[in-house]
Amino acid sequence: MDLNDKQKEAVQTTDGPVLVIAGAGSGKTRVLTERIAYLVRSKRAQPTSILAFTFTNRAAREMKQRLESANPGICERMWVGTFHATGVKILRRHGDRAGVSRDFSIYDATDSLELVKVSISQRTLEARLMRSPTSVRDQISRWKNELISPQMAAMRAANNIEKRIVSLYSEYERGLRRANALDFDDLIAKVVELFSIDPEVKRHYATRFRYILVDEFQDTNPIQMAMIEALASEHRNLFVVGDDDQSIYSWRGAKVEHILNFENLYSDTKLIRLEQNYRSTQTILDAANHVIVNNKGRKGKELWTAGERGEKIEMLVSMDEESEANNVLHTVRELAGEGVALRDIAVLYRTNAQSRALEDVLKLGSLPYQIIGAVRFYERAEVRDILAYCKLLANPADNVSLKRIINVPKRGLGKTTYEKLSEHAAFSNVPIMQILRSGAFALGSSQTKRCGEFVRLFATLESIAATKDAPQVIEAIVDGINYREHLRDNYPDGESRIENVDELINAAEVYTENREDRSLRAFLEEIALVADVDALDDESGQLTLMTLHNAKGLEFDCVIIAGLEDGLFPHINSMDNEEALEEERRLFYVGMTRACRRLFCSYANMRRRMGVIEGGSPSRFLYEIPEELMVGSIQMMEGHSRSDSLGFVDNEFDQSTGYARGVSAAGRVAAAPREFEDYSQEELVYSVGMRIHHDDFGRGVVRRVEGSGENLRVTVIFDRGGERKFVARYAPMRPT
DNA sequence: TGGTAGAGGCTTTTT
DNA sequence: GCCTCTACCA
Repeated sequence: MDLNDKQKEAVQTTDGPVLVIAGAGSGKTRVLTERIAYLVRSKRAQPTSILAFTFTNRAAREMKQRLESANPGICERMWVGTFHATGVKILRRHGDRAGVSRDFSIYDATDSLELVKVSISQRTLEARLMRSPTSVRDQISRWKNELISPQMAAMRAANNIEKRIVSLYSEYERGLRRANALDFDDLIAKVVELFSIDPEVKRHYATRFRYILVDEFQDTNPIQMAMIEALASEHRNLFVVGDDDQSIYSWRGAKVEHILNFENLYSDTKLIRLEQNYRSTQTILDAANHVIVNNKGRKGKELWTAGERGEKIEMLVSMDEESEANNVLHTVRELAGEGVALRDIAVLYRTNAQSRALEDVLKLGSLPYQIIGAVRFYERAEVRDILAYCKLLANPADNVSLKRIINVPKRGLGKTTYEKLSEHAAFSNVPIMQILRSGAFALGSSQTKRCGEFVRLFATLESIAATKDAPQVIEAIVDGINYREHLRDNYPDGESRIENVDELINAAEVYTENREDRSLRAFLEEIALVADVDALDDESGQLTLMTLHNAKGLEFDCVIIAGLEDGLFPHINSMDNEEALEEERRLFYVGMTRACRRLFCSYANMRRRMGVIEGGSPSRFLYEIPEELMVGSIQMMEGHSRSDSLGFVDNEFDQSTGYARGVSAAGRVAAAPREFEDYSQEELVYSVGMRIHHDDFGRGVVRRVEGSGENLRVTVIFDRGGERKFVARYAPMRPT
């Protein structure tokens, strides 16, 4: 396939700043790789002078693979990676000039949360008044991403609570320094700091990187922008690609304004728009265009394709999340029956919690699937335990990791002992491990002996780590602490935990294959930065399940978007403000445009959330899709409120599974929907103890009544067993 | 110090 | 509904 004129222009405009507004599926990845190849082949650019930023490691890997397959050897000395990975590279080389030691550890989200908790607990008087650790950590992260130091934050603090959070921020920063650790935000922030402290270093990199490329530019935050600007300051050959309609990370500090302001920042910017889509059918594009046009703050663009209209978008309507899962399963089976490979189908949803119901049903249906994200491999307790040992070996000052494993498995060094050691360390301002090793602590004889044993164990592991490769070191840790035995004896699911530990060793082995640096440290670095999408295995014949956020940048032949209900998608927390709602809409837009050929939209009338059954109405976004583009439409009737028209599609309604679906446009037509009766009539009054009849669950007795009017909720205990809560208005239920 | 049971928070999205 | 943290007792 040849490049179109716009794409060609984007590839060949090599000098000066270039802003490419690239619609979904407009071939931007191709433009990026072609441009890099063009720079090297036609402009004789050195690969070392090229720096490309991607959003995920996976995207970086794919870009390198594409480049390599057409131009063998081209990537060897080229920098292609995420902002975070690039930051690590720079800091390992020159970080010492900004006071960052070269063997720093990287703290992930869990580690930094732990550090926040420690900071809070050191201020017992304040702990009670403090917001949750998570919100403190998020606030700290927001400050860091906006280049706000503790000092600056202190000046801005308006009230007592804010001042306390600021003091936690300072405490947290001290904790990081003491542990010789950087958190995710630091990986970029410290680079920016380094560049401002040491103009020599800045000039070194800015001179080296003659050509800079940035993918997913709409999702860069201020600190990343500062890094980009510094790096581009010498040559100004800055090529950024983004789509304001796909900006979905503002909650992480990303500023879509970076796109909108780019032309002000670089007045000689060349603006190029890519609007021709090579991915989806016209029907899918029309639907997506109709949805996104409801957003106000956008640059405005309309995707089109030279391809076919394609099939209509199908609605899947289900009773609850379980039947939704069944509905998804049947749809996938049907697609598979038509010859679609499972790896070409994806199920996308708003929240990770939704994966459970889907997973349960897919398991029962023995359909092979992979879930991206739900319970992350590197988040599992057993994996984290072993990794904590590893991190401690790489950096003995890492107090958070020490705290995690000092008593795992149990070796009689509990909370009290740990706290005494920690106090000694804080007093002397040295790492806890140093206190342990020096023996400079006042403890009873049995505790002193146990500490000595731990120090000896650690020394043995250290000597192994000094000479062996990562997999052998991990194996030595697992053996040295009898970890497999510990798991088998202490957990009912011990065997599967052991498998996870073995999987970790396996991952280390895979990593060290064909690698020069096989050290534990190199392996730790690699996994510290992996995202879940990085693990996506697109060669395997499995159905893929993931969040909409994770789906960014990917495409699938068929896409099912599940859980399209108001309150879930758009999410309840985003429904009361226009900006947040627009971001939800962009997220839906991203989801729709992942589909090449077939798109399914699914919602359930009831859903269990955090243990409570809630009634749901179809997502407001569904009503933004023109009806003529859909099969089995959601039926919004004139003069009716939306929630009155929760229509089941009549045909193919299956009593046994409780699901209904529209029929594909391939010949068959959906029958008129059966309308729900309106149960909101005012004479339906419920009181505790009243006997009722429910169409689906039979007879029962009212146990609780909450709310009033439209929000009247009734909890019923059914005669056949089970207790359920309904929104009275939507439940097919009457007093008897 | 370690085990257990109950409380409480959580579920928006992640490099 | 599930997971984590905490308080209390052995």
